[in-house]
Amino acid sequence: MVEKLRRIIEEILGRDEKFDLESGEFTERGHFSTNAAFVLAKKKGISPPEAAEELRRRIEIAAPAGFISRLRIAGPGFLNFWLAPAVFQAEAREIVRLGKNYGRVKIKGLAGRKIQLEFVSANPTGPLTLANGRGGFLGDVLGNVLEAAGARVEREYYVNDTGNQILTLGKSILAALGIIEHEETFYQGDYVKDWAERNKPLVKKMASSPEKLGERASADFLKDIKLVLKSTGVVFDRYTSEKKQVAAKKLPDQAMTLFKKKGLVYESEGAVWLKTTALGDDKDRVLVTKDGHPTYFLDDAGHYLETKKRGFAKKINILGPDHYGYVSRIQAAASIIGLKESEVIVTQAVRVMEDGVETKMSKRRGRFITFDELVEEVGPDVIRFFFLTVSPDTHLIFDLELAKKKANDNPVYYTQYAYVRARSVWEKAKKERMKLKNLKGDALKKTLSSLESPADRKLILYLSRFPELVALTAKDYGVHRFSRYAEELARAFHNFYERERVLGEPEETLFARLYLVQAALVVFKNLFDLLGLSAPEKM
RNA sequence: GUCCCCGUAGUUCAAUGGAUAGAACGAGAGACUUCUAAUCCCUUAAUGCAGGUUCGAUUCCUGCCGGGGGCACCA
Repeated sequence: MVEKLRRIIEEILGRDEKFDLESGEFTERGHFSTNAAFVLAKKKGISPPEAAEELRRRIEIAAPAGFISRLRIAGPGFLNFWLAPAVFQAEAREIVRLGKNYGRVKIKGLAGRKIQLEFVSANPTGPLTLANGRGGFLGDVLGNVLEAAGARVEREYYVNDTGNQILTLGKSILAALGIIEHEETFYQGDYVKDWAERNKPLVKKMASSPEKLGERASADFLKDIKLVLKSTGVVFDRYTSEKKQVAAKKLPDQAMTLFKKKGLVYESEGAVWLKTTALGDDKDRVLVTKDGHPTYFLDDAGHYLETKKRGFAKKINILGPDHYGYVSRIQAAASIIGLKESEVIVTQAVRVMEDGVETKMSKRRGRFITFDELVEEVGPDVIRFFFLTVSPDTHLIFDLELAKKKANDNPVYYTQYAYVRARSVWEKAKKERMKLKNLKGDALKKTLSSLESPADRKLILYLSRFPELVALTAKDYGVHRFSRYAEELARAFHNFYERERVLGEPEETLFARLYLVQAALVVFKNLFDLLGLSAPEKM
């Protein structure tokens, strides 16, 4: 119902003018309010009150009869709208009619568009870090949102399964068994030692080729990574192997050729450099070391080229905090390669807090807490929700104490409990549902007209926000909006549940409210799907 | 030193340049013979400092002060 109002104002203001249209509650500011008059005032060079007056006149003419029940100018030029009860009731019908598709919107510039979304992409040299997990959830939900907006999204995990770090992993394993001497740069988590112990005979056999050994181990680590991701509902369409799909296909070489063609390659101090400073980087970057090894950066350029060659004009890459310094160089490469729209999102670090103190190390093993350990401790829904409640720009402090609470204080359960309550009413009303199903057209309309209590309409108002939030998030990627919305929606439902009864009410009211419960179930389900949360039937 | 992110109730976080800055946890008070009280209702308290742009700044710009991260011929 917001959309209709938005379109009316858009028509008057002009398509490209930006304005706010906020949904409020049932206060003196109306169900919705807009600052559109300020925009009009600026455009026409008139005062905001004058503009507001003009806008009101034109909106009243443009709006369909019976849509707006009240329209008021407030403050320095805000317009407050009250929508007629019938509009709320119609929205409830729209939700039920669209079902799974409620919240699927067509966004210009996204609908039908092929987008590659790369995330996690952690090196398979050990378990996932918390930051990896954060990127995983962000990517997963962002992918859902972009798809809801009509885009065709490929979720890609780029696997660095070759090169220096794989060699180092192989050597680290040998060192763990004392076959070679330990060095500073080696990986030394318990997982290295564990793997080495479990595969002792193999390690001994492969002692002379550490690189092959590293590959072998990393394949195992990747398997574990995939398992953990799967257990948290993070899935990928494609695991792109650096070795097989990029290096073996000479894509880094092709990228190099491209760079040379643009005249941006030069040699200095025995190494080959790319002049990324020409594209906004703060220093030039090495493509080939003086020993003749291609750098990770060159391989990554090859990877970007591969993406482009497979028909993507848009790529979004989610990186962890350790890759901050990498952004401008990869953007420079993307630009040279001709990947038209390349975006990079960098997530900030994750820290775990318990009882007011930061727990840096895992208690059981003397190293950083890994993603799988935290998943095991609090469960996939909780970690997902907590990670997604905060903007990626802020350092995330994970409140382990709160996360472990199974009950009242935990916002995840609060949200799911609202769904469970709705479910419970719905299940109990088996007989009534049959009759409800037969209500159609005017009869249904008449029945729904008894949805007029504040709690009824407040619930519909919150339900109706969902599509607009999808549209907004597809543009600004602020997926944390949904966790917060989930809590608000749950609140609206709990409120409805406490104030109004469904079962046992007179027929008219019963059917109307049951219908509203159905609408709520639709939005909750769609929202949970989008967020990747489970929708429990019982708690 | 330089680049990036952050600085908002006691704490953890919200707020596409908009009106009276929202939640959660914490603290305090109240509500179950009724569809699951894992709930609802009420109270409490905040924009680091100094300028600037604007009808309007938590938001944009400059400087300062704090916290985190990046600055490899590693990935």
